[in-house]
Amino acid sequence: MQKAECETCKNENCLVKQNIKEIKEAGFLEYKHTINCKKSRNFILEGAPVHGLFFVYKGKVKVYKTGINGREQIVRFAKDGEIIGHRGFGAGQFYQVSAETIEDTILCDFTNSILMEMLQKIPALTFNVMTFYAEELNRSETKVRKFAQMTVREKVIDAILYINRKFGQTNDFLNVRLSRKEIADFAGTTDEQVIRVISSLKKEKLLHTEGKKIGITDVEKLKKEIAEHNFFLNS
DNA sequence: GCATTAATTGGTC
DNA sequence: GACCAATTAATGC
Repeated sequence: MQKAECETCKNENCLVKQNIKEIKEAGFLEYKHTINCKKSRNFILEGAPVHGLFFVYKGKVKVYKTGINGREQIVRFAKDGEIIGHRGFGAGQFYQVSAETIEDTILCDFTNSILMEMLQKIPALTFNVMTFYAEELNRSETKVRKFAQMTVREKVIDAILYINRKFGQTNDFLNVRLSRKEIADFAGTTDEQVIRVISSLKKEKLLHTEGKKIGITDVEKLKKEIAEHNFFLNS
């Protein structure tokens, strides 16, 4: 069992890390837990009572809602340093989303009551959390518009570009192993449509694949295709 | 290596 | 553009 220590943590984008001095001085670090998860671990269940706030120490996670017909809608992905389950505290008593690891992941965990105390005692942390919320809300509003207005091809391209922005590429392949279905669940279509768009993009020499792995050949052309239809990136 | 799961393609509504 | 079926490829055990 590997323990995630804030002192040696490299996640400069982590809200805890950014306020580590105050958090440590107030003695809150004692209450932080570390959770080691294997791939496909469903650590937040939609409808389950909220028990705390998670941070990704190392790994990758998908956050999703389950629809009526057993369909999943992936809301976002999270990597090292990012918050999971932030919608749980405050208003609701139950989680409105599920979260599952997409590879072996180490999570940091604060319970709700500890988090409340932290927010009350450390204004800088509260400010950071608020900024994070504002960005999240903006993202989610943009996504609604995209879903309504984009064609399937644009949605798939947009999803792949998002995945590239979030996880990046090494050796010409994306740094995540996502199934076509997961891409579809994020883009808001079906896996067949994703496969069709990917194979035509392959013919156009914009993408390349190797088994499940996907690589972007020409990022600029993909971006251009989205931009031409007046959609904005980075959301 | 076999058995399950995922990717792909073609067809229908 | 979603849903279904059949084939093939990949992966887990």
